[in-house]
Amino acid sequence: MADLEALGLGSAELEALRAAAPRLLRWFAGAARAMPWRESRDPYAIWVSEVMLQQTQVSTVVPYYERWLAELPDVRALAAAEEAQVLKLWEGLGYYSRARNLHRAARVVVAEHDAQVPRDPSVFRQLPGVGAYTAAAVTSIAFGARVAAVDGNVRRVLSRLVALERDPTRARESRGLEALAAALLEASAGDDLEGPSRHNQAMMELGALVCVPRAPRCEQCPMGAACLGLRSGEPTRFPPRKARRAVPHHDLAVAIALDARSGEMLLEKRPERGLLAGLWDLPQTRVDEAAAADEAARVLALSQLLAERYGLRGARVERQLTPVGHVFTHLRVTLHPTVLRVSGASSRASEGGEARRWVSRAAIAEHALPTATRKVLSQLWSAAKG
DNA sequence: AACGCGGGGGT
DNA sequence: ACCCCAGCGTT
Repeated sequence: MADLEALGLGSAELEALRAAAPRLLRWFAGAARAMPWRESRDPYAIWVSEVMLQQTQVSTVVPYYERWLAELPDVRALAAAEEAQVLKLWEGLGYYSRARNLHRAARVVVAEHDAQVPRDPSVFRQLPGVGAYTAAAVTSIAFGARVAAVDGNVRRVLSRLVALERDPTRARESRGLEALAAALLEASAGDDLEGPSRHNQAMMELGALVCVPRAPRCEQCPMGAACLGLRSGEPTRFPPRKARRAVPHHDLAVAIALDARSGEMLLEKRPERGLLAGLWDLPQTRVDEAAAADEAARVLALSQLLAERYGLRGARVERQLTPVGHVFTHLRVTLHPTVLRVSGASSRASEGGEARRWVSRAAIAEHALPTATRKVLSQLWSAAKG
């Protein structure tokens, strides 16, 4: 393997790592946590779990997984579902393109693979939302495919095992770690059909329980004897941390626009691409920092928004809610909500088609809304008012 | 190769 | 209030 050379590994060190790999499986047999998807051999269920587990921790995923499988128990059910139901089931999990891609992929599987989840990793890899990691994880766990699954946890474990000084996500180092992962899988998986599944899950479990980012429990590690990071005395130096960029901050004026007669609330569907794509949300507009701090300026901005975009004039301000902060990976947002009464029934007709709706309080629960907007609404409804 | 994309846990 | 975590698609 030429790719292995990127890791600067001596042959004796590589042999020691191969020799330690079987100990990983014995450790996993005793340390594996119980998870609902580990009870299943259903490739669809395993696929759903792996997509949910991208960027999301196990404890967060469990209730979503169980609800999803109860409502959409197989790939045909998912393919037949409306996107609105798919997004509602995903509401609060984040990275909503994961759900939209899973939905599209299910339709491809039904249309082009006779509703059978592809067993070949390179075929599975072609589906929307499926990259190298997910293809390897699902096909190894569900079908015994002999491919190593390298996620962020595994990348950290491997980086420490070889005391990698360079960024493990760079192309050359990434190929090196993939090659090492493949070598370890061959050394531990044996000929057993379950071998690749157990090995891949063991590596991920090791990263989650022992080889954790901040304070690794090296004394518990089954690979410790062969770990160059541990031998260096400072395992947490590997992999090197990347410098983070400053996160910008946006202020948004948000309209809780209530119909004066019915009390229904105006919702708008967000664009099909970009942040929180396809979710329903309150009308909102970005304001500068000065306007954010000035109630009259926010009301003016919202009045203009309601008039120009929704044809609603003569909105009456009812009250201001407390600003709500929300943090995304790449953006901090402060929502400044204003409750308004509008008597726009005449202009309510089908303007904007399916892009906007007047919705009763009960019906709002059926829509998929961003978490930050849920925070605003829970404030609205918490204070003895409807 | 760089960037966009949510939300939650630990300290 | 600050730190950290992360796979895939797009550009």
